[in-house]
Amino acid sequence: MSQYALATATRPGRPRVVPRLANARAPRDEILHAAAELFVNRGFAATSTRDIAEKVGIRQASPYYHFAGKPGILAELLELSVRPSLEKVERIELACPADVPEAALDLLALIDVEALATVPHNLGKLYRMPDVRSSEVFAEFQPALQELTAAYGRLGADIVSSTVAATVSMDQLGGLLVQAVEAVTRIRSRGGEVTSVQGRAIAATCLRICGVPEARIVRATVTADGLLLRFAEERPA
Amino acid sequence: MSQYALATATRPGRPRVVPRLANARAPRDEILHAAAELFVNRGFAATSTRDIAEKVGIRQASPYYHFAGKPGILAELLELSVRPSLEKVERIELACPADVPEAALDLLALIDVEALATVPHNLGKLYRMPDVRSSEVFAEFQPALQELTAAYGRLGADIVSSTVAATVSMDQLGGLLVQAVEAVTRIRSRGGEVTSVQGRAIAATCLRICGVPEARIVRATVTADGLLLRFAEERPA
DNA sequence: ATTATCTATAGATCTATAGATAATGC
DNA sequence: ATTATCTATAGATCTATAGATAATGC
Repeated sequence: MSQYALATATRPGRPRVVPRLANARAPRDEILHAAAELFVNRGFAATSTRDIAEKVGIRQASPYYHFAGKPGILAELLELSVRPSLEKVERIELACPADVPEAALDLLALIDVEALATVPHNLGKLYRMPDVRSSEVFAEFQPALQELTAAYGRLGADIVSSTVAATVSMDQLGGLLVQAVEAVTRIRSRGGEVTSVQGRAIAATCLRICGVPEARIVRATVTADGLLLRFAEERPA
Repeated sequence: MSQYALATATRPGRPRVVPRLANARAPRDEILHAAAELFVNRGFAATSTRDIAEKVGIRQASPYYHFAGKPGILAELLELSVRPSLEKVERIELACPADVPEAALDLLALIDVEALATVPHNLGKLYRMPDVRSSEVFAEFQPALQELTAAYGRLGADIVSSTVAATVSMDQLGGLLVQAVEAVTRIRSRGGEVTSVQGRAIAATCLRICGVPEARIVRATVTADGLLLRFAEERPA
């Protein structure tokens, strides 16, 4: 669902009941977008294949040409929203200078905030929806999500203060940090804009959760900001 | 769904296929509990009337004797989890001494945390589920929820620092505070215990969100703790 | 010929009602 | 007689497949 994929120069096939717009996305992407919006705003189980098709302007059965039904669509949406983050984790752990260990977590948080802030239709919410979590396709993605949480846990564990270490167990830490970053999806739900100032605030919150003193947070922020350009995709204005 | 309602001395009716336990709750409550667990953990739309009945040990059609179907059950669960909080709001606003204005918000947060921490099956999650929010019955409860958010907004607005007032608009403030309190449902989702220490931490977070300086937070905490006994139900050990 | 749709429909599932029935209470 | 269940089932909805068809590309 690359956000800007337009109608590919593909063979058109039989015309739709509701004609396609000239500047529409590729048919597959149209379906993904419609489904994403409905899944996030009405729920996965509450959305029928007919709902999706109607939103696109095609017949109920037509999406089956492109996808293996609702589960197939969900699988692709989950894939699209978890893979990019996961791919960056490794590069981040390598790129961060050993003398500013806090920068790694700060950078990961910044990048994830950016991803959650720009993914279409606030798709980051999918992972928290009970009907999604109890679906069969979700099971495939659970390992990937756990790996991401584990990465937060590792980077956090590297820098926790002794006071925090005494209070919060290390297998909780990753989850706590992920949750802090997911504040982005809640801001978007409320219709809020997620500015880069807010992104930095959320990243700083992650360091505070680990008990990093403010002076080091400032230093980490500067380092992470410097590294950010290497990782960030271009963000649409 | 009073958590301890046992089998009332009611006439039993035709026996179930799966016999009832001697110490079971009243039939109505059995259904509410089963539904609550399924709605929260699998989703509202993803749960069928058959799922609910099976969990109780009765036939698919039997719940209809007690409720107007799934929407009727949902309505009752929403009612049960919003009314108590709402009833307390007014009393709180009256009970708080004018010389410690921060105590009111602190107390409201403390009481709500307690409610969210003890409600069966983490029911507080219902309000955030898209299939619930787009259901027809939810519309009835939206005003009540908005009133609760508005109460947070009022109590917050009374005490915001000028710095915070400059950053966050007053109609966002209530939502921000509610969200801070709802951290409880996320802790419970992760299987965490919500201790009274955590409750106080969340209440203090609410004051920090409003920009209240630490010294005043300490004072508010003491005042609110003193008032808490008048409001809190007995909490099961 | 290939593609992307369409129409039609079978089968599964879900909801909700009507009416029967197995207990108890009076 | 009353209550709380049961059985049976109609009707709605949903999923997913088979096969037809209307366009374009070669």
